[in-house]
Amino acid sequence: MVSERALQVLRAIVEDYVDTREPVGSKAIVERHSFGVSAATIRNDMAMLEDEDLIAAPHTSSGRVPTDKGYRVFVDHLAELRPLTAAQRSGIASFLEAPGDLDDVLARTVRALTTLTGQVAIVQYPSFARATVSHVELVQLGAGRMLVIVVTDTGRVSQRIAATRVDFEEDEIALIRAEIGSLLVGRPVRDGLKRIAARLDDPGLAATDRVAATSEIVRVVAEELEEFRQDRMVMAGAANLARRENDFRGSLYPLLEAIEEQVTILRLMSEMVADEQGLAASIGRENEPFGLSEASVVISDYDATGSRARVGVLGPTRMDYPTNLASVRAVARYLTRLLEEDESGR
Amino acid sequence: MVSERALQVLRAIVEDYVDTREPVGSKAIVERHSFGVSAATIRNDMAMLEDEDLIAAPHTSSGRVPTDKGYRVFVDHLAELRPLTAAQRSGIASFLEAPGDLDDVLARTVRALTTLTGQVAIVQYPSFARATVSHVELVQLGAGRMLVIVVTDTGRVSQRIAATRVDFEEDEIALIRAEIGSLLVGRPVRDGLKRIAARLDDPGLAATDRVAATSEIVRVVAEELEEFRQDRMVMAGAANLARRENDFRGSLYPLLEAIEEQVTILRLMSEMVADEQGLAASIGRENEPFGLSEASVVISDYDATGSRARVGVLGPTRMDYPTNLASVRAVARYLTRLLEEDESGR
DNA sequence: ATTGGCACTCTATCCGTGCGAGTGCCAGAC
DNA sequence: GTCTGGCACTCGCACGGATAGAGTGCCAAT
Repeated sequence: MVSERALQVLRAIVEDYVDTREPVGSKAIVERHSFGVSAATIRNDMAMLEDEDLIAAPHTSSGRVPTDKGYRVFVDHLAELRPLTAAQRSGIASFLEAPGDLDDVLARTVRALTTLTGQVAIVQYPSFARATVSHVELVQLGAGRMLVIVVTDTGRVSQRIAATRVDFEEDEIALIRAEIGSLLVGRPVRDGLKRIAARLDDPGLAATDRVAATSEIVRVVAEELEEFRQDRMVMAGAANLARRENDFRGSLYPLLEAIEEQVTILRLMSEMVADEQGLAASIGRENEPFGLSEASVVISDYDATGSRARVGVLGPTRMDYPTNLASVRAVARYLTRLLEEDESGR
Repeated sequence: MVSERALQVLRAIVEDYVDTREPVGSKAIVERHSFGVSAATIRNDMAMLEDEDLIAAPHTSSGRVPTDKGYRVFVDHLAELRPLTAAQRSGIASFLEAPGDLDDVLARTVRALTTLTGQVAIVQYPSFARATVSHVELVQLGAGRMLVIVVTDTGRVSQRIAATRVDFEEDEIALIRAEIGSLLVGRPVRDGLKRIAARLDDPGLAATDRVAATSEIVRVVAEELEEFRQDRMVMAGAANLARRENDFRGSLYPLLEAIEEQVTILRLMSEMVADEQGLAASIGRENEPFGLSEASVVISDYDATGSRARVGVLGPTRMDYPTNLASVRAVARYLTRLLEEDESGR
């Protein structure tokens, strides 16, 4: 069992260590914080904390450093979100309020978050789960190419070129479009994929005799639906990892690779369990299954057109959790508001 | 003046240093290469090379290391491209030959190049300079949104949502499309921008009375044209910089930032002057104006639908130039062939 | 439960030393 | 003139020992 004061000592250790990057000793604590007790008392508390594996000593006679478990207790029980300054708030607001479509907004969001936190910022695209197809459009480009466009009600647009190798008449195009549309429009993306797959297996249905060309178009539509199903994200500030290089024992390579791959990070972010405020942190070794055991991720849920996604930052385990939690939450709230306005005020 | 043998000594130094990352001494040279002369003779040659500032000593009594100028002479006069192995060639071929549109092809290209070289790979999109607009399409999404699509003859597609706030009738849309089309289709992108700007200044021309909504659409088209004008690139393998961390004196931060910004690297790549083979290298301090004085860039031109662009790799100055030059050239050739096939064989 | 005191441990730093790699130069051979 | 062997010399670096300093752990007293 750890006493209340011991927890405050833990908080002091975490804060000072994040601040100075130096292991913190009992003397430094009584100097920088006003506990009203002597260093020896603090030492007793520290011994308890060490028994509980909340802090550890890099070597026998040095200050203590928080363990991953220590950080965990800190964010769960000790951290108060550090509210943003007025300047920061108005910064976010002015940065985000410019007009633009979903891509623009998310791109600006991720940049705002990285300047705010100095960490790698990540914004997940709203999930496909509840998205439905709202439009399918075919545009003939000539020379045997057809531009195939699929739009969802969440504002995601996918466009891709099908090499049909033949050109169609206008009315043929209208027929194909109508047929694909009837299969997809108004339906959830995931159902659409099934329906299209069935259509692919039965090319005889074609409303035109250009069977090969038509199924090429259908195949491309299927590809686009598949793309919608996959989670996407935008990321910014990867260079910040290099500024914090010393906080990583090993090379930056695995981290940079995970960032480039995206899929690992998307999985990690998706599997985190948010609290009632929509916030969550995943700390150090907790990320071991993802090969990111020296990093922490802080996320917040946001709402977009009925579907829900996440914004977050990635950085070294030794990060300023109160600030990052507050920043992530603030940005998520702005984003939610912005996307809701967008939805209604039109 | 440097003798012919001195140049061969330079080659040996560059090759060994790139290989081992150790400063190379006269004795090591006579051991690893068969010059048929003694170490003392090599030392005389090395003294000459040092006078010419082609090699330098990290400290008085250690082996020598190529200077940037030394690498330059190596690349210009001594390097023979190291031909790819059959396995590598067929690897590129199988990797690239899958079907897909321009985005797909370039994305695969950049990945092929990064696995081939182990460096950061960059592929410039074909330039807008000679591209012409081939299609303008409007798709009404409902709820006051209009999807605005612009396509060029080089296969680049841009799509963006205009918040018109009102919905149009079908025939209104057709009119607007026709009007914008008549301004742009078949004309170079850069001219289009001027024409659209003129149109923006004179909204009275609108073929419909929904003036505000119409000019919103036109504004979005202008944005898309502007986007075409800007050079674009795809990049892969940034994590490789972390593997070569030791080759950079300072932090990786400026490099990673330049990669994220893209614009610096695009300018650098554009300003390089290729030889008659379409190859070029920019070495170390030569990149000082771009803040990349510890890095080298190797590029090759490629042709795409009449316009020309570049593929390249970025890495530490101490890189394997023969291999990288050969890889970049091979990939550029495959890419040229692929895009030409694509153009004609349809 | 808290405190002051004290012995102890470990690290980081400095200094001196020796070693070895590698150079630079010279005098002689070809 | 070019090449070569030889040799003195220069440094960087690794090693060992000594020292200072930070910080702990424990204990006896309050």
